[in-house]
Amino acid sequence: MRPTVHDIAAAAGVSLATVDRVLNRRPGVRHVTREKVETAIRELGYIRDVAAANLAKGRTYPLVFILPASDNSFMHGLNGEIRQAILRSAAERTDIRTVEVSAFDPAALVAVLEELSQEKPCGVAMVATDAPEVRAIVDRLVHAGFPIVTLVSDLTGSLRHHYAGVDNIAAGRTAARLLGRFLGPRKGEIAVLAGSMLVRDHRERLEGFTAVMAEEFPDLSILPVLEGRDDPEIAHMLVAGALARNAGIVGVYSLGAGNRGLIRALKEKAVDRTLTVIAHELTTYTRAALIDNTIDAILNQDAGHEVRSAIRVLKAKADGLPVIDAQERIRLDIFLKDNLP
Amino acid sequence: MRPTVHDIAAAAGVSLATVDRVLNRRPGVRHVTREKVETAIRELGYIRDVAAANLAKGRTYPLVFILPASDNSFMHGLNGEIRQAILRSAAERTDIRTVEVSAFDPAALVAVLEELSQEKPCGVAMVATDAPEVRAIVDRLVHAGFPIVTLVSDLTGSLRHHYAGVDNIAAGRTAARLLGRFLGPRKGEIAVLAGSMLVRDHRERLEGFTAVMAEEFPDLSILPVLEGRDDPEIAHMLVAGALARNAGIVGVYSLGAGNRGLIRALKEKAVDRTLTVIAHELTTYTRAALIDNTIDAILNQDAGHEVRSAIRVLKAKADGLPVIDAQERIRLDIFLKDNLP
DNA sequence: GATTTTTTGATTTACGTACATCAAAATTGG
DNA sequence: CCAATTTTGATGTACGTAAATCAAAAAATC
Repeated sequence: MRPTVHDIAAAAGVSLATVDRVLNRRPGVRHVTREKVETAIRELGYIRDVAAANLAKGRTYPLVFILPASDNSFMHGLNGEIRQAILRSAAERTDIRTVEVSAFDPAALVAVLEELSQEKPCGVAMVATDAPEVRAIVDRLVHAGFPIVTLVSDLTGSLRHHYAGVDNIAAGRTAARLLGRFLGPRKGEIAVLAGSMLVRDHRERLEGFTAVMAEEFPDLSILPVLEGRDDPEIAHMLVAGALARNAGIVGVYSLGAGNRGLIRALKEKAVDRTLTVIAHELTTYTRAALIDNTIDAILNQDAGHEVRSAIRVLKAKADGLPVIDAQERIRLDIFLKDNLP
Repeated sequence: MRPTVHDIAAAAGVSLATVDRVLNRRPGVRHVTREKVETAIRELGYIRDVAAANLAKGRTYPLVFILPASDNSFMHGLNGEIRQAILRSAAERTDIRTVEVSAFDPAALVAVLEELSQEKPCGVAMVATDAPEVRAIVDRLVHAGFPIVTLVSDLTGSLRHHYAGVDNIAAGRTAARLLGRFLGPRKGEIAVLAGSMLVRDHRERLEGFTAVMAEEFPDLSILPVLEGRDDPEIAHMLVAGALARNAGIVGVYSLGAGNRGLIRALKEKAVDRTLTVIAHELTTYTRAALIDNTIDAILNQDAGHEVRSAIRVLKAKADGLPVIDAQERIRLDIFLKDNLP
């Protein structure tokens, strides 16, 4: 039978009240007594029953998700997953709120974080915008004891407790290798469609992509990046234009959103040529395109996993509990038409 | 505030005891009264506080994992993950035991299941051996109220509650497409190394593999399957032999274990030729081979995820709680050297 | 040694549920 | 309508922890 506070009190030769004081870092315990209790805890292998503790405390976990107000499939999906999590709130003792903040706007994000620090959520998950002032306030909040995890887009160099998202450099590298290997001995040019080079994830994907391309596939050259602002219309225009202008294009890497436009452009222009296409994010559109061979592979991050992982990590940090790293690692999904979920 | 049993009692105009009788299906409640209580439960949206209930019941979850006594990296890894889970037992209220049963031996498996049904575990996770008698006893146990999940290897057509493993047909199909696409226009022969055609997972992988090969890559022909019994020595011998005999081999698909032998054979024989190789299961050996380009891609199932998922599902089934399907879906990991964890 | 301060003990209530007991009420059968 | 039976209520204890109160003991200060 697992030891309880009573067993510790008995083993340490102190009262229940003292054990409680030690466990919950309440004042009024002499150093030697505290040591005795801690020894007993260690020797008996006592583990606090978190369920019982939460019950006694009536604890809930007020969590805040900060999301950019972007209108694309991925963010919609992410929002949906958060709503799902809210439905599970009762069972998980969470109390989740989302805050929208204008995209790519560090000042707005800082303002929201500033505000949040007044009310006392027990954790914050945020899609980070990469800027020094954001890093600064995140570090301040972490120092003040707020658990913070970044979601989808990281804030490297900051003190955030965890990043619930994929390694975007690895994603770009993987895309490059897939594209290079799929093209085999073919030579030619590669068009890259991104959302915006202001977004860290996109920059990182591109960085990984160009690195592997340069190292391993010298016969393929990368054309100047098309910035589609994650907008289907713009993406369509840019890709259609590039394909019309440049007959040497043999592959396309779409590392952002707006794939609806990309797919339309591919179907219009590419009936006569065989393009190899790698895109990010599994949506109804990209899924259909993968199945009809318009797209050859989709790299994906599972928004549901990211949200659930962020919640688990925030709860664990709030309780000072360890995290199972392997469980919380968000994997890069590679989908071919054969392993679609 | 979330409603409690007290609120239901008040709302239904009955006593706490009656609510308790309804909630825990105890006898002695008139039909009309039961209806009243159930209405109140529904209207207030009452959800039993599982943590409090488990505390009151002193509930633990005795779980049994039935594993084949196979001596390969994957099974060792699986065992390791179960040991990790056992270390978390205290926090998760589980009480996990593993039982080894001789591999590919339906009778032995049936005997173990028969025995288990005497002691009353609240859940069983098993690496299934695919046989009618196993299906029969699984169905019987499920009918008797035992939660059962299959692990790694499924038992299709049985009533098991859940399968914590990858879709092996999809895995085989994915391997075929990767191999076909990587080889591009090259023609030639493909060697397939399996463990044993008696194992369902291996049969399924092969089935998916040959299907896509036939449909989409008619220039590649599949040689008769080499059955290495998941043994590195045998695998080495078989692959070395095949490569020596057949100069037309351009690709290898290793769908089972024993990759240590495969890798050795590849390094000995294939310095002069460019083989494209797809293997299953990420181990220290396959990882190293992926990095040094001996292997081109690794398909993997994450044993840790499988074990944790099996435990979550069994607990949920034991409590009659719903399962988050998307969370419990075990994904096929595709690793290139760029996205290794 | 007396006083103040700090530390410790003893005890109680609470969280939400499970489960048992006994008495009271309602229903059923004759 | 009475007795037997079923249904319901009232109440208490337990699970393991948190948190509070007040008294008692020990230590520090003068």
